[in-house]
This record gives sequence, C-alpha cells and structure tokens, in this order.
Amino acid sequence: MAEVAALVGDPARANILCALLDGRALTATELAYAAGVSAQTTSGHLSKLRGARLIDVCKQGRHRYYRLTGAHVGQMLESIMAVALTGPPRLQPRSKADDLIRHARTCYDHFAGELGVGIADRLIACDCVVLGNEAGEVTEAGAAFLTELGVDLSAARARRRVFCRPCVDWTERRPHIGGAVGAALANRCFELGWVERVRDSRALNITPTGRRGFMEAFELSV
Amino acid sequence: MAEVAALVGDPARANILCALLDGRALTATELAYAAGVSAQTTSGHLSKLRGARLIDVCKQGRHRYYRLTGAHVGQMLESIMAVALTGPPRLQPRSKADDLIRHARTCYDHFAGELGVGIADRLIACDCVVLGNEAGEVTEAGAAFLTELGVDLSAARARRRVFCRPCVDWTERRPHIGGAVGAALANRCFELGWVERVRDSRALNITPTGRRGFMEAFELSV
DNA sequence: CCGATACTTCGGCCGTAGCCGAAGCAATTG
DNA sequence: CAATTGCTTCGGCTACGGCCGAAGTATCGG
Repeated sequence: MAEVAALVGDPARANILCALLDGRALTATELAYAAGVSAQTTSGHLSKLRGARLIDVCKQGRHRYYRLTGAHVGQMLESIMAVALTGPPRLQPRSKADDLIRHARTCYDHFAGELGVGIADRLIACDCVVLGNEAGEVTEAGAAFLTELGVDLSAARARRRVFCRPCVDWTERRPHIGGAVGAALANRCFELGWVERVRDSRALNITPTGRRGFMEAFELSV
Repeated sequence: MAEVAALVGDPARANILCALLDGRALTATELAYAAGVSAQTTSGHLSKLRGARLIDVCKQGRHRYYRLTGAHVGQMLESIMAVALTGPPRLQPRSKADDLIRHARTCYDHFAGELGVGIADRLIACDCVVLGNEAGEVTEAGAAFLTELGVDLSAARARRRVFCRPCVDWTERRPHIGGAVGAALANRCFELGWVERVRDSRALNITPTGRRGFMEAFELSV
C-alpha cells in the first residue's frame, strides 16, 4: 500500500497521472512535457508506474501510448485530491490557465468545473437527475430529455460501470455528474461541436455553437 | 496532491494511518509500536501528518491521542488499498494474526472480514438490505429486524454521514455494510458483548455469547 | 520536590531515489 | 541506406528525508 502511495507521491509522477486523468492515452514525450522532466527520467517513472499496474501501455508504430489501467486508479487519484484540498489552504498563483481549467474541463471522461456543476445543477433543478451522497439516478423525464439531446443512454446503461455517480468537483466543491451518464453526455457535446479540448490541458474551450447550445438546453450562460 | 500521497507513501506513516483506520484514537507510543520505529521518529511523522490535516490530536493528561481527521481520509486510504490489491500479487507470509484479521475485524467503525461479509450476505438474503454499487438501503423489514436487535437506527439516520454504504472487503473482495448503519450495528454488537477488540490490532474476538447470538440473529456460524 | 513516564526537538549519519548526460535500440522518412 | 524521431538503458551525481542517540519540556505519582 505504501508502495502505491509512494508512486503517486513523487511530483513528476503525480503530474503524469493527473495528465492521464481525463482518460486519454498520451505518448511518453507528451507525458515528459506534462511532468516537467526529461524524457529519460519520464521513461523511468513510466516503467515504475507500469510495474505497479497503475498504467497500461500500447505500442503503435514508434509511439507508445500510456493510459490509466482503469477507473479505480482515477478514483484513487480523485480521493487523494479531495483530501489534499481539505488540508491547509496553499497560496497558489492564479494563472490564466488556472482560470480556464476552473471554467470548464474534463474529469476522467465527463465534464467538471463551472460547466460541469452548472449542468448538474440544471438537471437536478428540473428533476432530470436525483443525486444522492454516493450514487445518483436519472428520472424518466431526465431520460427523455437526454435522449432528445442525442445522448445514447441505452449504450451507457449497457456498460458495466456505475451508471450515474456524483463526483465532487475540486474547484467548485459541489458535485457534478460522473459515471456512464456523465461520460455519454460529454461525448455527445463533443459530437455536437459544443466543446473542444485545449491542447496539453484538461481544460475545454466552449465554441460559439456550444454557447448557444448550453443556453438552450440547460439555460446556462457560459 | 503529491504531498499527501508522499505522506502515505512512507511505510512507517502508512502503518500509522492503517492503525488509525478503525476510527479509534491512539497514543503516540502505541503508534510508534504499530509503525515499528522509535518514539522520536514517530513524533516527527505525526507532526507531518498533522501539518497536512490527515490526523487530529487531542491532549489528555500526559497522553496525546491521535485520530484520523475524518472519514474522507479513511476512504482515501481504502481506495489506495484497493488499487494496491489489483497490482501484481505479492507473496506474503500468512501468519496467525493474519488469519485472525481475515476472520473478523473492524473497518473504520463497522465490521469486515468473514464476519462482516457474512452479516451482509444474510441481511441481503432475507431482504433486509439492498446493496447497489455505490449506495445501499435498509428495507422496512430490515429496519424492523435491526430495531428488534436493539440497533438504534433513528440515531444513525440523524447523523450527517452516509446512511448505508457498501464497502468492498479487501480480504473477501465482496461488499460488507458500512456507513452509519454498519457503525450502529457494530456498536450494538459491542454492547451485547458479542465481540471484543483484540489488543493492538483491528482484529475482533467473537465471544461464546456472540457465537450464539450471530447464529440466532444471522444464522451465521463463526 | 524528585523520579518516572509521555512526548518532542535537535543534530548528525546514511541510504534511497530522482535527476540528467551519454549512448543504445527501434521504427519511420527522405 | 543514412538521418531523424521516439523511447529506453546505463552511470554517476546530488539532495532530500528517514532514522536514531541525546537532550529538552510537560504531566503524573509518591
């Protein structure tokens, strides 16, 4: 157990894992950049993480793509973050990138930040979703609404992961919607071209189309 | 974040935190013994853990009692353990103490091990409890049954924590019952003298009375 | 008060592990 | 078949942090 924690406990490796938190697979070089250390050093870290089965690798040509081995690793990282935030408040320089990421970002594979919390608030307000402390449910009205929007709920339901999970947002400190539903909704928004990923970051850029879309669908001005 | 993980990442500190996992408050000396290092070293570790708000201290005479600051720390530790267990299987010498702890122990403040899982199985089998993936519920029949047993459900309900939470057992790899219900049930069993804590361990000793009680109440031979 | 116990602080030793430069494979490109 | 790119292995440097012995503060008991 200490071993796993120690792996996460190195700043370079923590950066690597955080970079992988959005569920995408990244190359060793990209991770080296994210970690802020040289390629050699990164390579060493990656093989350690792989040894402990925290990450998987898949070769494609001369690239090697790394990803988290599963959602349990993501959840562990989130729970560590949650504890880290309850600690003594640290002065951190607010940067522009920071503001971006507070505004809208992905959290493993669903939306977080003001955007994610705003969507959750709206869905709860109009009885589309009921969120408990550790689980949530989509109402009939909610299913109808999401289907109307083009979200494939049946596919989400078929997957073996938790269907609807509240996920405490580390910037807003309020829950947003995770689980298969959150992922399906996020996917649909990508499809619709409402949001785009910002390069080298978990931050999201909301397109003009998205601005209109979120207003119409969720009465959300972003 | 890396900071918190690094704190857990040291073997001595991991031992300390695990020793506190059952929710009891322990003295610095007891923790030194649990960690397997000297009192001075332990003192250093404790002040670091305190600095990061992972543990709280309360002075009582010449003793200082340390405890986890809250359930979120416990949950973080559990999630790290869960990941550690999915890693490469490690050969660990099975000791007598090991068997004891596999048989019956506390998990933060409720029962785990064969005992905890057995109780959960029985409660589910006779429709007293329904356990989902991330949350659970006590049925009317269950409420009646537990009240009959002397468990104070209304007090449990009044507390602000999650009422009924499935908690994956790290030895049995199946869920047992946590949350306020799990804690209340465990409390009642202590009151009835069915179980006693084993010194310096999270393991539990089941008394002869307990053996009869668990058989009558849960049809469980332990 | 004096000694014992509980715990902390200080100082110095030592090992582990992170880091990079250099060099070595492997796959791709011109 | 070089030259380039992506990634890894090796070797050596360095520093951070855990560890204990010794000494210093609290609290309790006789």
